[in-house]
Amino acid sequence: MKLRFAPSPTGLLHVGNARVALANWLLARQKGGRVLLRLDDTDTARSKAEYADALAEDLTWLGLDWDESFRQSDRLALYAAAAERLKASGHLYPCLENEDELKAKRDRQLRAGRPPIYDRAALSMTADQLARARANGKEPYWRFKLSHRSIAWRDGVLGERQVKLPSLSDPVLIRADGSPLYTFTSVVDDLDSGVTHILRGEDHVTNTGVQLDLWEALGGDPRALTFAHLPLLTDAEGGPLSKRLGALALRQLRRDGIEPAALAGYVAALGTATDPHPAMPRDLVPGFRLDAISRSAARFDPRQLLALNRRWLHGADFAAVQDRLPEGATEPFWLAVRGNLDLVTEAKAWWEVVAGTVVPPPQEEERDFLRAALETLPPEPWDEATWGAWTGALRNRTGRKGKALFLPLRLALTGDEHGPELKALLPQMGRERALLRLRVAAGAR
RNA sequence: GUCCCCAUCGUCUAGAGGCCUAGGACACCAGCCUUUCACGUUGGUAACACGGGUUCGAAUCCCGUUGGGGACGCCA
Repeated sequence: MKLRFAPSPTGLLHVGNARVALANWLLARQKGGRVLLRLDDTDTARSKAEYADALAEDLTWLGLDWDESFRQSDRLALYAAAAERLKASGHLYPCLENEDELKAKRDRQLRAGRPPIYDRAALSMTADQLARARANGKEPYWRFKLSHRSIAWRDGVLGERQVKLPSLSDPVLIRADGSPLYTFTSVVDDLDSGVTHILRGEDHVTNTGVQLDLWEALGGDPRALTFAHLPLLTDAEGGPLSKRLGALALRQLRRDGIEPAALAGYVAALGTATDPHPAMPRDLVPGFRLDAISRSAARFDPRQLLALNRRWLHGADFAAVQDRLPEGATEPFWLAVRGNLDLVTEAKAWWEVVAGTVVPPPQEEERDFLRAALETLPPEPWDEATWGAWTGALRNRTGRKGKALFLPLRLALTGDEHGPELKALLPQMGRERALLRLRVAAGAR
């Protein structure tokens, strides 16, 4: 058993890609299959090395790995050889129309209310015409002649599906400059690398029909292949995800403070009745089931993702987040604030509270109370008992209790009405900071 | 435009003719707990897109409408 994840390095990985990659990985790891990471970089104009690097990095961040990897641009000889075989068997035919002519043809068909399918005009081109074009320096591009039949398969997610080949254009496999196209390289590689399970997005179902036809033309046994297509994700409003891709790039989510366990857990449960929980891919392996995935498109809801992220954070060990915390942040600090965070990135603000500078808002009407607080502030050393001792003394002196007692203190000390327990925060910020802030809040100077 | 697919609470879904006064999780709201927030806990709001059939009986089957997604590239 071998599965492959085959992104093209033409942009950053987004949540839709992550879902497909994760599903491939989970299925492979669950059934003891191998994972191939294949870079579909035949579009040389759009492919970039930096995206290839980013891709590997993002997959690793998500907690995925792979057993083998190659890029298609390194295997051009393989595709050329396969093309020769197809030409020899009469499956590949040369065409001369340029892109403008093809576009005009399609527009004409569309206007006539017909599907824009290639009319196979080039099939009736004579050897003489071709020779003349070549003599004039015009090289042909090559199309694969589709069979006149329907291709059917039992899809792992969608159930029984079929594609009617006669209603499709013969796909271009080789450009006029000789470079191979995705439809072709994908099949050649699947055949050559021994892929057994193809798990990809639903936008590929027509490709599956075409590629199965091509697979057979190249001598492949269609029974050796199992297909499953995941319904595409939509955005939170139910619209195409493509509009939000920038915000939903793994890079961006990571930068925003989203944890890989939150993303993996969410995306693995999306489209199923399983209750999502934050977990890294390796912990999701036992529970993964392809046939549990719904046939309808699921919405990617950032709020749900955030809820999972929050849940993960609240139980996260210091060691698990240390590298994303502000310089110098300590374990007691983390334990004190983690319960108040939705995103790790929010820890920064609390680190300012205990180790940096906070300018509290002035509380003129609380001036007397804050002065009393200043006077009763215990000497250091401080520990977790200090807050209780201090507020106890203050209560005795001012007669205040409850909110009236601690809210002005919280506001003065942290600049905010809400936050982590002051019992833990106070000793971490230290007497110096506390004094300064109380004075500022009281309006002194 | 043509073809394909999909359609249950805000979100993900359970539901395969009577078990449904439609269940769960998350989100949301409220109470309790907590000297704030969060956690926890208790409760609540909230859905079968619409119209026709079939049937004793339909969320479940059929047809249509509407809505959404996808495919139709010398992109992948």
